[in-house]
Amino acid sequence: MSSRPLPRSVRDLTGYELLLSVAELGSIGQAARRHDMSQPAASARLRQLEADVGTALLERRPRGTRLTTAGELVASWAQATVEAASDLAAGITALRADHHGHVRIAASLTVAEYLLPRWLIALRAADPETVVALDSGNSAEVEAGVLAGSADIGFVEGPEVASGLSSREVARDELALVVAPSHPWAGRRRNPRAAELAATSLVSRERGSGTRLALERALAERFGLETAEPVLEVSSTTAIKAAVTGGIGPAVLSARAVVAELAAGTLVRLDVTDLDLTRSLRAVWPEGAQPRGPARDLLAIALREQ
Amino acid sequence: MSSRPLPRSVRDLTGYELLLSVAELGSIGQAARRHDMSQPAASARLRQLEADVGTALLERRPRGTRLTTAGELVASWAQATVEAASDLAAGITALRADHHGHVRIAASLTVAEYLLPRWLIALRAADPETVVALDSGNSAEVEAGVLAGSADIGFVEGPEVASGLSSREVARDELALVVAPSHPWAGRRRNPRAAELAATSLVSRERGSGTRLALERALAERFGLETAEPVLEVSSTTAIKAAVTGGIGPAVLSARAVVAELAAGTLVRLDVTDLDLTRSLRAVWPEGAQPRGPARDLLAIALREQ
DNA sequence: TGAACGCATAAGCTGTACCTATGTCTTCTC
DNA sequence: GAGAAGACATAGGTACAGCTTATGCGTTCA
Repeated sequence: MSSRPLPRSVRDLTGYELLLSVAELGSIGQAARRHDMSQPAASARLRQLEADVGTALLERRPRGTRLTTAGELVASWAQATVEAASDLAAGITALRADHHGHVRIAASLTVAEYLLPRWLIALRAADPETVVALDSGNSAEVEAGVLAGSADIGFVEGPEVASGLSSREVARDELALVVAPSHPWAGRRRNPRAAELAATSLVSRERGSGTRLALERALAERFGLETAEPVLEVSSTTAIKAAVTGGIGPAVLSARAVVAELAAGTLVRLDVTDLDLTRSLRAVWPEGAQPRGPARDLLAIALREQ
Repeated sequence: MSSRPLPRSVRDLTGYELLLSVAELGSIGQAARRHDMSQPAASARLRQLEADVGTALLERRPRGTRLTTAGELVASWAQATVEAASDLAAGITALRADHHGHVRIAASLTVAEYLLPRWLIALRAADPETVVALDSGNSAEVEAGVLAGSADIGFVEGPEVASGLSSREVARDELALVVAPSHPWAGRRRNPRAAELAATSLVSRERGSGTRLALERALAERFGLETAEPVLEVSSTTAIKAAVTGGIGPAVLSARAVVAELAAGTLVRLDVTDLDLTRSLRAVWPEGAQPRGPARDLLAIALREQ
């Protein structure tokens, strides 16, 4: 992980947002207006941005402003960042404890982390008035919430759901065994087998976590294997990745959690030859009470993106 | 596109970076140290973050600080954002005009936009000392640059490369026909056919752009079709998306450019029944001069991630 | 029991980024 | 060909956000 702090130049996204607006609208002044700032303020920020990058990003013409090739490039990188920030904002809005939403969603961590923000943005695109309240917990808590009527729709991990609930698969989740590049397993020709995995002390989350449970159950049910005690129990996915990278030991995490680290080569993924670690992510609702209104829209969006 | 400005709370990523560091390191003070700020400053920023979100994100214990469930959620969303910002930073660093890098890369827009930042991060992970200089242009310019020796390695679009160059496919790119959800084509049962597409005025980039050329060539070579004049010619991908969303007309863009809009439902993608719009993205280097040093590492990374 | 670690509070300062007002330039229009 | 309109830059003044240092309190461990 190490997670070097970001350089100053990308910590504030305002300049990049302006750049994107200039690309879209064709002038600095119009971009400024969209962002509720004066034209000189926008102009100054963009000039600052060009100074940071060390290259001309804008071609200022009397009839308006266009992007240079370098500007286009920066704009496209910036757009990915702004989109991610937009997901973050959507999630935060749903998380606000103070206001009660029109749709009350209960979701397990994996769904809330990796799928919900995009769904929320699509939901708002369909109807900007929709207000969402999000509550996250483990699958049992989610199911209880839906059964108790404190959530309109829930999202859980694992194939079976509590009685009294209808469900539908909206995505699949894959668990990945990861090690540091320096770990002996990373250099071996053969992948580890289930028995070896079970006998190895892993870096894991606290007992009761969804992914830890899923792994333990998979090993127990299919092989009757008891899992070894963890080398380290930590509370956050971030901390697990840091520990694995630091060489403390292997870990099993949602594959979605480690795409960036795998791409960067800071973690190495290994298949476990004889173990299937995929699981179903399911929407749940009270039996006989098909989701209505925005909850139904959300379900439709989740199914569409499957 | 519309691209609503981001809320204040997510425009500055400092607080989120701190949150991630707290998750990893287990204390606010250590996180502060990593970010070269005083402990009170970090503490204040995190408190501000909690106020923005309206929920407790941290559980402050005398022995250190851990994340609450909501904190974990925000941290995971934040990590995606910070990763995107990190890609952006990597790209910008490579773009700096002032310093000359150890590896000189020439890349076509599509590769530079969507693939290079990750490769650069992986390259730096392998050797933090590597300095990269990036130059972007169309495929012909890239090939010329590599042949002239002003770039150590190049990345181009399209199946054939200039003579005197060796090449290897490192990814495939898919062009996508997109329309606004309100466009008649979006509601139709049948997908458009190549002839219909060729007869329709599109929103496109200036003549000479890689994607525009690829489309025109595909229609001409396979069907002998001449493409209609564009309804609008604009200079940036961002502006194209805005125009399509605004109902000006359909457009053909790299599928990678529109994933977010498709997910959000602001654009609709249509298959063209009888037209294959995939193309090869290739690394190129002078014939007989296999890439060496960091250029070779870069090629290896690109191939690994294929 | 005291030292170490961790976080919060207080007070004062610095600098960044903003706004309004104005100037300059080009291009379109009549 | 002259004036108007649009677009960007410059100048001057101000406000507030965020930082640092110094200090205090609470818990845990030796």
